[in-house]
Amino acid sequence: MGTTQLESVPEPKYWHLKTVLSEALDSEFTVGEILPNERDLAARFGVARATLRQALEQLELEGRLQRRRGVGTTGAPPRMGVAVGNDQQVWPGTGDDAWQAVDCTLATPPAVVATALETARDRAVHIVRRSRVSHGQPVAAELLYIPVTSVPDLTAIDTPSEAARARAVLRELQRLELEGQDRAVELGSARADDARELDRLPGAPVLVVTTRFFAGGRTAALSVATYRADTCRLTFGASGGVEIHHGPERQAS
Amino acid sequence: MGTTQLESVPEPKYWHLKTVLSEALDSEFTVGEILPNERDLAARFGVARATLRQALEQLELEGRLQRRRGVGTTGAPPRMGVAVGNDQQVWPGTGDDAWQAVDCTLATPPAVVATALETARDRAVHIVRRSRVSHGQPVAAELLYIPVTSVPDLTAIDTPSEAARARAVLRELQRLELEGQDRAVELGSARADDARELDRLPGAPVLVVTTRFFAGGRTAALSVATYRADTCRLTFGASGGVEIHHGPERQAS
DNA sequence: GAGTGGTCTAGACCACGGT
DNA sequence: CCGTGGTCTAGACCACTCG
Repeated sequence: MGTTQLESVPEPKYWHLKTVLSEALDSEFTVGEILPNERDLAARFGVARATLRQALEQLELEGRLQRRRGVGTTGAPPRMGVAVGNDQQVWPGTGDDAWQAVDCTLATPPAVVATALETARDRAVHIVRRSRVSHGQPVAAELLYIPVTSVPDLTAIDTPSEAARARAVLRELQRLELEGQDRAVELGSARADDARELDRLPGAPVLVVTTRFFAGGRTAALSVATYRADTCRLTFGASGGVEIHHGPERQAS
Repeated sequence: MGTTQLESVPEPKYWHLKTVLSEALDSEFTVGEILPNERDLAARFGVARATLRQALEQLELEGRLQRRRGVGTTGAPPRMGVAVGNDQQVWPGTGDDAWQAVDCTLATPPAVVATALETARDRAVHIVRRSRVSHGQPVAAELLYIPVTSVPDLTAIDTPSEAARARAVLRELQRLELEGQDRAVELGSARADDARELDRLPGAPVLVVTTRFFAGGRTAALSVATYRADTCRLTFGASGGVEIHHGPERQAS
C-alpha cells in the first residue's frame, strides 16, 4: 500500500486508521485472534488512545471485531444470518425452535405499546419474554405483548414455572386465526436488561424488529425483538442466506 | 467492616445524561427546535464536553435528535416508515416511484459482489446507481450490480444522459422472468460517497439492505441499498397495513 | 495483582454554515 | 466574521477477567 496522498480535504485520522486496521484484519489476523491492546496500538500508530478507540468502535459496529473488557480485542467471524421472516406468516411459537420462552408477566404496557395495540392504557397485557440463541450465542431478546382480550379462555394457571406459563399463553394465542402481519426494522440501542441478556454493554447497537399480528380485525399481539447488530445479519425470504458482506471498495469515480 | 452498598453499580454519567436529555426532549422541546450548544449543555450538567457528546451520539443513533455542523442540535421528528419490501417480488424499477436512477457505469465488481453474483471476478457488470427520496429528504443510496449476461440484448446505447442509460438497463432487466428474491438487513457505516449522497458524515450508521434477484437459475442482479439509520424505519408491510406517518410540514426556518 | 477495555476530564484546533 | 459541531490530545481512574 502506498503512502496516503495529501488531499485538499484531509481525511480524519480515525477514518484512515479504520481503513488500515480493516485491511490488517483481512490479511494479517485470523478470526478469534487477539490483537494488540489499545495502548499499544495507539502508540504504534502515533495517535491518542481516544482516536484509536474511535476507529475500533466503527469496526466493532461493522462486525469486524469484538471487544471484551478485561480480555481484549479479537477479530470477529462474519455475521451470522438470522432468519427473521419467511414468507409465510405464522404466530410466534409455532413449530418454532429458534425462540425459547423465558417467563410471562401480567402488567400494563408502556404508552407506545398501548397505542400500537390500540388498547386502553390501563388494560393489562400479558408480557412474554423470549430469547433466541444461534450458533451457541444469544442473538436476540423479545418482548411479546398480548392483550388479555386476545386470549380470553386462558385458564387460571397452576403451572410449575414462568416458562410454562409463557408457553400456555402462546398456545392459546395460536388458536386464533392469523389474518396478517406487519414488520418494521430500525436501529436502536440496548436497554440495560436486554444488554445483559445479549451479553453486551448497555447502549450497544441493536436491530429492533417490531411485528404486529392481526386477528379478529384487531392487533392481537405485538412483538418487539432486539437483535445484536454487531453479530447478526437479518435475513428475509426463502433461501437460507449464503453470503457475507463486508466491505468497501468500489472503483474510483 | 464494610458497609454494604446496595446500589454498588454506578451508572455511567453519559448513560444518566442520555436519560435526562431524552425526557427533556419529550417534554420541553418541540421537533426542529434547536437546543443549547454542546459547551453550554456540558457546563449545565457539570460534565466534560466529551461526556456530553457521548450521550448526544446515542440519542442521535436512536433518532431522537439531529446534529449539523455549523448549525446546531435540534430535536428530530419520529422516524419515517420506509417501505422496503412488499410480499410481491418485482424487479427494481418496476412501476417505481420511490427510486430515481442516477447513472450507470460498466466495471468489474468488488470481490464480495462477484462471489454473490457467482460470476467471474473479472467479468464486467453494469453498476446502476439509484437514490431514494422520501418526505423531501434523501433516505437511501443504492448500487445495483447487473452482470452483462443478464441483459445481453442491450443495444449499443446512444443516450443523452447517464440516467437514461441506467433506465435502459433496468428496462432490459425487466424482460427476464423473476424467479425469486432474497433479502438481508444489517448495520453498517456509510462510505464516503454514500455519506455525501445521504447528507451525512462518513461513518454515519446505515441500514444495509442486500437483495439478490434470481432469474434463469442464476443470480441475475444484486442490489445493495444503504438507508439512513437515524431517520428511517424499514417496513416490510405485508397485510393491508395501516401505515401512517406524517409529513409534518412545519414551517421552514 | 496485572492487564484489559470502559469512562471521564480539560483543554486545543479544525471544518463548516450562516452573517 | 462568529458560533456550531467534529476531531484530537495526554493524561487519569474505574470495572472487569484471569492466572
